[in-house]
Amino acid sequence: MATIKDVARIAGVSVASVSRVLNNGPKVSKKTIENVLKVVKDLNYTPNANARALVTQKSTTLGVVIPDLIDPFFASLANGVEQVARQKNMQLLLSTGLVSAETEMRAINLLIERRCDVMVVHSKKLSDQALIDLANKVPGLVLIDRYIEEIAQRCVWLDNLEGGKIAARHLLALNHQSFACISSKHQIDDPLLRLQGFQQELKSAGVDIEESLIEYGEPTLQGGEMATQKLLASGKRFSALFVYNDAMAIGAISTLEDNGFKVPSDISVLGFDDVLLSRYSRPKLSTLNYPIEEMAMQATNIGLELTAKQADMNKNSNYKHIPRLVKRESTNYKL
Amino acid sequence: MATIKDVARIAGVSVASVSRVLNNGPKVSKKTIENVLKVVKDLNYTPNANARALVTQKSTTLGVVIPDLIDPFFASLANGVEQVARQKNMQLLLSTGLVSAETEMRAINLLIERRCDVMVVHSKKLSDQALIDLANKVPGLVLIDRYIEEIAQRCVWLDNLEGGKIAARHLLALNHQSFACISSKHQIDDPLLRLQGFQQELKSAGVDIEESLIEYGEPTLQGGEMATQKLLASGKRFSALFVYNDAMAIGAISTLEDNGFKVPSDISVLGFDDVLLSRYSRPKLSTLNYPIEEMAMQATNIGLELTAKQADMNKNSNYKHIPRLVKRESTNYKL
DNA sequence: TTGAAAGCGCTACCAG
DNA sequence: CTGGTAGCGCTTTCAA
Repeated sequence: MATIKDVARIAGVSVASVSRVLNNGPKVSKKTIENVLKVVKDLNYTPNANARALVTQKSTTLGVVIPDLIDPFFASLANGVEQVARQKNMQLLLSTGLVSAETEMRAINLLIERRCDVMVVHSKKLSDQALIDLANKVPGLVLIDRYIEEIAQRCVWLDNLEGGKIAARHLLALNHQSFACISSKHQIDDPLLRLQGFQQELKSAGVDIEESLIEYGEPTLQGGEMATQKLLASGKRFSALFVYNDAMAIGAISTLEDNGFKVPSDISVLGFDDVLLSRYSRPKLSTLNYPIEEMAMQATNIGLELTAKQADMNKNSNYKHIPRLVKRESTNYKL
Repeated sequence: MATIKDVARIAGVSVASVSRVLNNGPKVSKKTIENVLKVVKDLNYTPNANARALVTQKSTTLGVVIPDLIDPFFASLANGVEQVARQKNMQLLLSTGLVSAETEMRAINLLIERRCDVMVVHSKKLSDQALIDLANKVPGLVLIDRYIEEIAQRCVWLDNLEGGKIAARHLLALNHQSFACISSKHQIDDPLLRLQGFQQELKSAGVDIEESLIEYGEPTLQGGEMATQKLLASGKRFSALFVYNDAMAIGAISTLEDNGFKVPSDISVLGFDDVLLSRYSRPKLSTLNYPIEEMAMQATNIGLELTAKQADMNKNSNYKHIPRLVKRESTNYKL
């Protein structure tokens, strides 16, 4: 592949001049510009971004760390970052496959090796301290979907507790009195907080939720189906079901209807996240909107500011987001 | 950020030695290894991949070009590449946002600038010739979901025509005799070929499909809904509907049921692609499986071989894939 | 307006 | 087994 030297030689100018026209540098004669551009085209020359990154000390690269690409939630997150990337003429470097603290750390390190200017990291397994250390090492690192007080100005997160409360208020307002919950068995804070918020708000209204009406499962369609079967097997009745996420909720509806319960006339089902899926389900899923794409864009922009040192670093900055209720068809007034 | 020189200086050895222990080079004393490793850890040193790429002339980077991240079909494609990437200790560089030949070309060029070792490209807008030129310039470039005879050994593709035929055979075998089709209005070959195959096989069985029972729409849920409305508005009856893709098929089912038709008892609906969505729909969607993830992995491996020059370059290689019928609940025997 | 040259961080070759 | 050093392709002074 042709190098800048080849271009210089054939154009009969110095590499410095070639570099100047390539970077719209100042003080280049029109003649040189045209000359160089012609040779660039003839040789089909493409500058080497690695060499460029080495000397300029910036990679024009945005790193993203997510568990996987298949989950539409994470796809939306990546998409948010990608939008900013395109707008800023930068490239997306992706690290996935996160199952443990070790793999998360590995994914992040690979991005550091590549010297990404900014990194948007979705980490659930690494410790607060590990993440704080990382943030100190990498100026452009921003956490998404996680809150750590010591680096609050580097965290873009959703208030899951409040989300649970909003869910409870919605169902309460629809006159429901007997509730069930499906949570995730994954060991992260999110499901715990959503459930806590839900229970707290219920309790404020003088309603308790029986232990046997709280089930746990994998945060997938199948997980939702299995948890619902266990719920049904308890023999206890309920008219409203709050589910950890949309995929599980859709699985729950499936199982409910297979067992002769109509949604929402017999049982109202409320999901969480508002992924694309929720608009495809029948009945269309009522859920809480998690503005992940918007949050990803914000996180990316914060990272960009951080690296440009334009950041005010005002500790007052608050990147907390509140989920928004999206009422569709799966929740209804309890007669 | 610490460099290899810092490590060398503090460890009291040469940069050459540091490089050796970092790359498991041969002939390094245990003492040196331990010494260097300690300093690496103390300094929290991370090697610079850009510098490495510059000297070794390989980036350990896999490039992927897809239209977007949101469509689960493309997410699966990216996921296939990512799996190979992880396995080979390489990184994923992603380029999206393809809407025209220009943006496709731009996305590919960005990847070339980064000197990706292999590039898996999903291009629908660029001309055959442009792609052939690109393939000649980039040894590790492989096309996915497209077939160009001149570079057949660099193309991993699906036989859409055969897919249409398989669809027709399935519906015919279920005793259907009156058919409708929903195709995509996007100007690419895939929808055309699927429809052609469908019609060809029908004709072989002596069945014709009326022009008014072929509708076109955007390849989305809404597109499927709208196309179905138009179909219904024609007043013509049909018992089997073949739809361009799963999202449209789910939209079609939605509209069909809203208009009092039961799926599959009144009308059988058959999708295409077998994205995750199809397992979430009610009734579960019968569809044709497009093994995109598997194909992406194959494409990546071909690219890897191509760059390693291990490629046999045997013109006989055939990377054609045939979709596989997945019978679920949305198609049934016509009484 | 242009060219020469230093050097980004690293690997790999050659001596020792 | 180890160190010195050339050079990957590029940008960016500094002089001319």
